[in-house]
Amino acid sequence: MDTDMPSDPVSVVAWLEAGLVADSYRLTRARHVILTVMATFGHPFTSTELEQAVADTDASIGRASVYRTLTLMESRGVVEKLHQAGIEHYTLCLKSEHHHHVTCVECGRTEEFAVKDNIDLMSAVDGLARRLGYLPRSHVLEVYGVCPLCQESGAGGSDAAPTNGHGAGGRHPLGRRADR
Amino acid sequence: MDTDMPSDPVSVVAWLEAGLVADSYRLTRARHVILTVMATFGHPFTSTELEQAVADTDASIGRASVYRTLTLMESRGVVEKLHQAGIEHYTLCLKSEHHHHVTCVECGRTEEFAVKDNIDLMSAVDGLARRLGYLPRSHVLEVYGVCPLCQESGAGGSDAAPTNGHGAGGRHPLGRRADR
DNA sequence: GTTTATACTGATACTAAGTATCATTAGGAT
DNA sequence: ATCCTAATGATACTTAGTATCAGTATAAAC
Repeated sequence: MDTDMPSDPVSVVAWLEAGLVADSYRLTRARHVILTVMATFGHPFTSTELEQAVADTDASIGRASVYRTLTLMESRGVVEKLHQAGIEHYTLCLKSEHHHHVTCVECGRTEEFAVKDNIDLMSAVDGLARRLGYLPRSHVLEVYGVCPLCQESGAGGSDAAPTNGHGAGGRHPLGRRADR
Repeated sequence: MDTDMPSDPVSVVAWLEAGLVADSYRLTRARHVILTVMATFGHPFTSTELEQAVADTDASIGRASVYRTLTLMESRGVVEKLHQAGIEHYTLCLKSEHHHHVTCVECGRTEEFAVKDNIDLMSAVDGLARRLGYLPRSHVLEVYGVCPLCQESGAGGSDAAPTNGHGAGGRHPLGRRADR
């Protein structure tokens, strides 16, 4: 849990704002509030949750600015979209290098992992593309599982299923559909 | 390009409809048209494209049925969402086993690859989760690259970039942003 | 400290994507 | 041929996100 990346909201915001200043974006009150709210979430959030939380913090900030800031941060690679269970979530990325996220399906918390620390994964993906004759360009990878803490507290280990690329909707067990 | 999976629209539709019948869904005209349109696309499509193409084929079919059928097929695991470049695309899945997709960034065509044919990839993902202390549950993996055909025809190989999990939006090269 | 140019803002109206409702229709079992 | 009800089309609605634009406040210049 205690990684080497900055995790307290205040310094995260400072880091984000330093980046904006470095690229000569203005430091506005709206941005400060929105970034603070984003940094305070300890887990992925939906745009609606962000909108709500910002409104709760400072009702004078407009909807549009929330989306503008979200989009800006996304374009700067400092926020990323996750696609868990069909719902779009956003999450802050504190690593600047090539990385992906593991999300806990119980508590919703995310962790980043640098790809460079997982050479086998990197080469597996590239190797796969090449084996199919493709020139690899990019990829999307998101891993979902039960985090160490949730394994301890809950009975998280009980219904573990094998890793499966498909979403929740499965085939009907008896070849007959569940009636509504 | 000539894989072992069924690829002509007619037999794909037959296969999809057989699945519906097996699970005691009704075989309706609307579903037939929508599935045929889906099978005729040789590449991922957006919901809007589907809606449009269905309307062009048979104007009497309602918008709602398009979405209903799309959602139904998705819940049956026979259609999947892709997240390329922030735009949601849907694609037919003809493999019933655990698989993922490679999409050509030039022509947009997708190919499926069975995970069981890529043990190293499978174990790399699971190994990664476990190394972080997570109990692996599921994952999302999409690979993008230039397909063999596009490499031949175009100068697809020229601006090849290293595989990178991030989207298109990059840092500003000189630390200064591009002005509008 | 004052001025100035303009990036950014909030309000609002809008589009786009998808869902809920409901009376009507048609699929398929009997 | 009949009947039950899953599925449909039309329509209204919600939700997510974007465009517009006059006004404001930031940061640089003076």
